[in-house]
Amino acid sequence: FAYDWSRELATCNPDYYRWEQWFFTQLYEKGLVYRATAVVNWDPVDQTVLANEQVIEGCGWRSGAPVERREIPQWFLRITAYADELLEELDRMDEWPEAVKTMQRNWIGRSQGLQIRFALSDGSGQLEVFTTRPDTLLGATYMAVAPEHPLAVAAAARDPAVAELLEACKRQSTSEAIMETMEKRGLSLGITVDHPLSGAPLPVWVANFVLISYGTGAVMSVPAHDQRDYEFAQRHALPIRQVVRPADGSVIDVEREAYTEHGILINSGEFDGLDFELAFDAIAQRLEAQGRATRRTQYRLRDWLVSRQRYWGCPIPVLYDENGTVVPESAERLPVVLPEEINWAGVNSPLRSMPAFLQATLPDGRPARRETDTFDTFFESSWYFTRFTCADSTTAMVDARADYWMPVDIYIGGIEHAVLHLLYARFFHKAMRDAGLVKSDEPFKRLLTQGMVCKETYFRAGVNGRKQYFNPEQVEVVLDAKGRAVSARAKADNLPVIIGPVEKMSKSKNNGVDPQTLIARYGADTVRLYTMFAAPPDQSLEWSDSAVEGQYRFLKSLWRQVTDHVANSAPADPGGMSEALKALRRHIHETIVKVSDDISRRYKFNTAIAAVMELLNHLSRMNIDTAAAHAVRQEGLDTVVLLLAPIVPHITAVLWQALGHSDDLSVAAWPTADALALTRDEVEMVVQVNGRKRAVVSVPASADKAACEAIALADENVQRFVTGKAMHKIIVVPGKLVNVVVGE
RNA sequence: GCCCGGGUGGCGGAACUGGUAGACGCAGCGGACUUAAAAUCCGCCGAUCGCAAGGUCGUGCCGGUUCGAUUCCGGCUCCGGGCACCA
Repeated sequence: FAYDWSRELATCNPDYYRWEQWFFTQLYEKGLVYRATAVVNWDPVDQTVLANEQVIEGCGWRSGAPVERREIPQWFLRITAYADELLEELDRMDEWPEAVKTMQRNWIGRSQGLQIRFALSDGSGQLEVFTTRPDTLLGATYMAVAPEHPLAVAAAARDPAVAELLEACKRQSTSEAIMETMEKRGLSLGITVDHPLSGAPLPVWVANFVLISYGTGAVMSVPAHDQRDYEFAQRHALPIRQVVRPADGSVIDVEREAYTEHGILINSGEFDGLDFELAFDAIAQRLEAQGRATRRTQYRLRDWLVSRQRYWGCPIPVLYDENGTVVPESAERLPVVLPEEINWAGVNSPLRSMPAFLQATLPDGRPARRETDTFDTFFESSWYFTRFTCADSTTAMVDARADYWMPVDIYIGGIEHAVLHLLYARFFHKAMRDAGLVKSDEPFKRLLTQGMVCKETYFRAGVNGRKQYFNPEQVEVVLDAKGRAVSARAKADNLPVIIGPVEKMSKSKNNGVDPQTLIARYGADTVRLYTMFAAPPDQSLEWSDSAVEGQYRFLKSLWRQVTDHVANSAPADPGGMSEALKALRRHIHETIVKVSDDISRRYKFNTAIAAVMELLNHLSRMNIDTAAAHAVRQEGLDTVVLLLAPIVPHITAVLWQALGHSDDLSVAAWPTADALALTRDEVEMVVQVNGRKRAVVSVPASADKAACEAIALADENVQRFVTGKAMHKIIVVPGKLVNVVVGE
């Protein structure tokens, strides 16, 4: 395995991004690209769009001014057109971790439900809601709409209190995490709808936690059977009406908490006694017959917003004519190159005030204005791996070589990419497939999600609540007797810094640690070995270099044993295969089996290394008094070198030559276990009495169940615990364990 | 708030399909070698009772299933990741 640097590419190079501009125009032709308004965080002082990360406690990170929600036109990719395929394909992706597949399933969030139209009581129109629980329809006691919903906007014109709430909502973040955790606020709009079954009037409220972007931006509220509706009803003294009881007859109290499980309908007239499925169908049929509802599949997944109002990036290849009509750039005029001779003035993209970029002509020669938004960088990272297969292609985005290499055999990345990057990349690949560019359905056959490498953060509070982060190398940490950090100071000024939580290493938190210092001190092999030994790759890890010394010692010991071995020739006494030598050879071959499995199947490099360490410890205690012993040690050292080669390639390459091999280690064959060497005459069995370990006995490998029982019961300590007690049964797990179950 | 992980000695971790909890390593303690130090080698190293043999407790907390639970189930708690403009 090696890096083929001839395929190296940079996604900021026009030779690369011209193809995603081209592909974007292809998707536009197919209707998979559209322009629509979307809400952004707007800094009213800097007059710029902010990322969620740049909003600190509701204020812009530079200006400190309260951020506003603002709707602007932006470009979207229709990933929802692929929602079903992205979801269903997951069932066949058996080399992906379950956790990632579960996260993607939940992110796509397909649900079957009913879209119900409630008539406004004053006859002025209707209110549409989507629900996955039509069985609870008769438990609906009020309606709730998003602040951006037309009914809320209309009510604001009549009611200053509603207007004020809507104004407050305009200042809330676009981040879902913040919206979900903020104080739940709401007001009655002073209007009602008619319940489609009972005809009862239900008040319509506006609530700041109803999302305009999900479903219809309105919900029917069933406080008895939805916890959030319950909390809102409690707070605003709205009625709670139970319409479902547990199927198992257990007692619940919906005045205390919502009962959200499926159950049997009550208080629902003719639908009483039906279970979830029957009630869903019966109520859906009734409303559909009356034209008041439609069955619908709803997704949580939203279309991919690819517009960014930033300078650094790939320009979106679109022109607007004098009427503002969209005209995609023609293929022969691509790429639209991002100008690098720019004039920075203020915080906004310089493209917006750059006539040479803005003023363009349409392919037919008419004057036009150029789009100044650039692509989300996830766009670049969604297909670079496919471009690696034919990075030198100047005539096509990808060519036939892509089908030789793709899909990627194993893709390795951090778990933090479980949904966004990995879902965008899957979508992009399918879109490329449907454009005839690749044949495979999925980009990544096997996925290994690395755990994150985490590290303590250090900071001082800065202006506007924006933290000033310090790198661990700039900080002196004071530890207590147990090795816990109690305080920290910046080396530069010797003043205290705050010790923050342990978080994934990132530029924004400045908590990355460069391994170069360790490499300079111990060499690359030791650092590689240590990194592999610290934890399995899929596990998160708090970086600490305190244990690296042990790996250094291990490699020194290996070096010494090999050099000692080759410096001494074999003893004259030929000797024979003693029991001890047989046991050692068995250990050598058991280690081959273990390490091969750990590296190729389990991806547990830490236990592979531990097994090699045990073998080397065993070899170091050998007494080399015969030629046979010398030969076994040669076999053992050869094996250790071969097994470690992928992890510490430099040292092992030298030792391999030292051990007398003329071939190069990098082309040497992986060792295979000798089945004969693996055989055992005796095995150890644990003897338990009532599940507690009382002895470990040695039994012949060929012993049957009765023989194992007899040997187990003959043990002195086992006898102490079974004598005088009624023996109920004996469980024998062949080759492993005997459990004697006795009475008290 | 929602979704996904995780919590095991002083520390990193092991126990792969319900079958010996703590492999391997770090740190620590004791010893050998040395004028001394480094390096190296040997021994100890979860808590507790016991002279010992051995016993009891112990895998975040509470409860359950099982002959047997770090592993399975229910409920909590704390930590990490993601929540669509950090990438």
